[in-house]
Amino acid sequence: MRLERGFYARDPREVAPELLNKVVSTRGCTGRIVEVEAYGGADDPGSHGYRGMTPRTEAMFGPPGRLYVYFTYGMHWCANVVCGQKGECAAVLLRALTPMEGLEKMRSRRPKARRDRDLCSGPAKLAAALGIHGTANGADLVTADAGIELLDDGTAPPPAPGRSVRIGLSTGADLPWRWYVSGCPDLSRRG
DNA sequence: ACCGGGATGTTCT
DNA sequence: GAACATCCCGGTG
Repeated sequence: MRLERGFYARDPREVAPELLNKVVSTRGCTGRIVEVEAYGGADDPGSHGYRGMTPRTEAMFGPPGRLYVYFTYGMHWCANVVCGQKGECAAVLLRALTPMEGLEKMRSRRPKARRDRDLCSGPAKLAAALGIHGTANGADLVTADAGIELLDDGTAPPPAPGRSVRIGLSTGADLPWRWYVSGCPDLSRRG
């Protein structure tokens, strides 16, 4: 069943580990979430919203349960799940999925992926594989107004997820706000 | 396996 | 002008 608004309206560090093993679905393509990172709050210099709201980061300030999609390195889109209360800056970056359905479509969107485990093993990879780009910024996951939704298929989050610092940051690099399914072969890196 | 560098353009200083 | 929540390719061991 689809996740409700209240699931998202909490601290991203609480929501992030609970997103593990949930399912992302976009028009025929689905994948299980196996790696996430939490961002936001007044104490997080690694967050895009750390210095206040800008046109780019507006979606990250709520309402919760929507997507924050940003463009980076001149060519990649990455997708976040917005958390917390409206007016707060809080989100969880989706970093890796285990592909489940729609593999043919994912392969056609990511022709350079050698193996199926490479289709969604990174934040920009999974956004590409699922066909998520800038037009999905602000899309509501609760009403699925853009055909993108988050589902609980009955699989519980791992009781003891792996945890580490976040990947690719220069500021806020010491905060251990990355969670992942230990031993999963579909992670953005071994863990 | 690991490492280094190039691609590519938006955002903010 | 620099930084960037990344990815891919080609080198070497």
